[in-house]
Amino acid sequence: MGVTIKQIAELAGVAPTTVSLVLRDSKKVGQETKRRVLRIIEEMDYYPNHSGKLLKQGRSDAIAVVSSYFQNIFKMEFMGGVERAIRDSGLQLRQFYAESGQEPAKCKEILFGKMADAAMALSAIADPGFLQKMRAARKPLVLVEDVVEGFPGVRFDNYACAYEAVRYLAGKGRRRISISLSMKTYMGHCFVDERLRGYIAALRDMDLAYTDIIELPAYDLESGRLMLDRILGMKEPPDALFCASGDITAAAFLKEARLRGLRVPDDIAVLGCDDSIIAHTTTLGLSTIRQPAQAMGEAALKLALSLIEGDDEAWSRVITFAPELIIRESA
Amino acid sequence: MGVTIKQIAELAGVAPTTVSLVLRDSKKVGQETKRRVLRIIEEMDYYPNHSGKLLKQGRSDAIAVVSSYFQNIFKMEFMGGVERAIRDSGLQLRQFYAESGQEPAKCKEILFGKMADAAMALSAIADPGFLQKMRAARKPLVLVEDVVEGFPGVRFDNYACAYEAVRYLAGKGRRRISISLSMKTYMGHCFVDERLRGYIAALRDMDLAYTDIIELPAYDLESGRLMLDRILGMKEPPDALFCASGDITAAAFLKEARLRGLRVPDDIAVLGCDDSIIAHTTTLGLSTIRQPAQAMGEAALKLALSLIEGDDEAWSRVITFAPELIIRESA
DNA sequence: TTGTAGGCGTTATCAA
DNA sequence: TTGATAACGCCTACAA
Repeated sequence: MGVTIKQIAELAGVAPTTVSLVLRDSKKVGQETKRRVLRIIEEMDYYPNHSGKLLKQGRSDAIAVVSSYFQNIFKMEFMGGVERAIRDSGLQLRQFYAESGQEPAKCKEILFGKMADAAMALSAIADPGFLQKMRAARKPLVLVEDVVEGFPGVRFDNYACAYEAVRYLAGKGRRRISISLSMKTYMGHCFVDERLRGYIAALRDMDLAYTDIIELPAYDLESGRLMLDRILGMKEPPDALFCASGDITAAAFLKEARLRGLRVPDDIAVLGCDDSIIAHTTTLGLSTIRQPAQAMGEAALKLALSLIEGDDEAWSRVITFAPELIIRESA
Repeated sequence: MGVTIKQIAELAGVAPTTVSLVLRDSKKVGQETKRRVLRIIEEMDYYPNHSGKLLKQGRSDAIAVVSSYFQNIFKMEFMGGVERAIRDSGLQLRQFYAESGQEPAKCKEILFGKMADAAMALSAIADPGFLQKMRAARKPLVLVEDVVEGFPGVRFDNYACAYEAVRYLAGKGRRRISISLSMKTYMGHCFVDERLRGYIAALRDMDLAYTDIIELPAYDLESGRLMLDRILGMKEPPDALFCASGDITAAAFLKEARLRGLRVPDDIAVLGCDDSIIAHTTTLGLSTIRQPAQAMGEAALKLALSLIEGDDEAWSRVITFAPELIIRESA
């Protein structure tokens, strides 16, 4: 196998305990001994076996991120925040994939099996009973996006996001404001429901009669193109579109609109959602609503850390991020 | 602490061995016993302690990805491939951050400390001596991007990429072809050097006298805008630009060019590099050279797996991915 | 089909 | 300042 602490101890003529102390730079070891031991460690390419250490300590020194999707811009930016924040904590980052709907089960396995000291579940739908159980067992679990009030979580104010979107568009004189969503694909996830409610509430408050929901199969490029087909096929097309389906669909729409002669924002105002890197790279500036994915990642990680460190108040802390309107050219 | 196999055994009135066998669905356990044990496991929310298992088995059942950057589109797409490929291997994915230049040291720590059974290092500059050592110790290490011939690695043919770019632009009648790069920031990384050589070789072969290298501080939006400043300030500006600095810079250039009245592709043809999601979402279609990041991720993971499984030939396998020209509107 | 015993590599406790 | 010993939770012989 590999080199063990025992072998190092033997070669250095000391006990394993001493080597262990040297590794943790304890002051209880003599200078001379320490030097000798370190030399041997260097020579032998010794690195402590992680499993041995963890087994003994009953921890895993790692944080898990559990999600059912990958190659996703939100996740990328969220993870950027997580990685930045975890850097000087000495903790490791572990990514776990879970079939959609299986995230709670996966978290249980991870936390009870000590694969990580805390878990962050992305867009996982967890019921209060389950969360109660995790809390009772003191297993730190942070929900991201689909939070449950009273349990640790990080969320975006989706209601305000849609509400502000409509209010802004209405303020610009738009009267027929449509929204794009994937209700079927993301059924049960809070952001669909919340954005829809925000949209409808705003229409009501602004005295706008027109309501049009464009149901999309997914939040991708193809769906963005699809939106244009839908709109071109309408008798009374909208004069504004809030892409609650995200910047990617908005960008694809912009591109397709240009190709097919629909003028943005003259014929139709387009407002994206996320302000991800995509919104920064469209040739025609995409107006959008910022969701601070990176800050959310940092917050989620810090919340997980608080939980680990025994901050009792954190067990019922939900952190909400507010939307921010970013105006460019498309609306 | 948590629930242990011993407690389960006691509650079920059997020995720990039996529980262990049940967990791995062994046929050596009677139906009745198995049922009883499983019920207790369920009831007690028992999950085997990972460290204990791994310590005993001398493995870690995990693959590590080591990199000095995050929130990066290439990495996102690469990781997408990795995650897809790792899914049914039963292995975990662990992400490690290493200061730029420290990747080899980190890999050593990871592999010798059994934090992972194999490591994939992104854009790490590793010397042959070090790699030799890892191979001798049979520590599976896969280099991605900056590979060393004769050692396991996955790479993109950067020379061909730049060569093809210039050839295509020249074929379109362009005569003053410029290239953008960040030589200082990415000093020592093969892709800078290779792309530069490909560019120069192609200019020579196409009998083009004009050579212009636009040095950028980074591969980001700001650098893209910077390119335009540079070009606008030239006495003899290029009529074509190959953004070896990537799609993001190209997209930012497109956007800025539109704002400042430079027409693409009439005044200047713009060719990106990567064909990442960014290239798909620019309003003006971005012509680019495709680097199959996702396929590279899959290949890297599979190579790591081969190494773990003892495929001797894999220890000197370098997998090279060829560039592919994607024509849209900008060039 | 089930049970007993030993050890994987580490660290914590206590003694020297 | 250093050393001996006993766990941590699991798995694998081997024994019953």
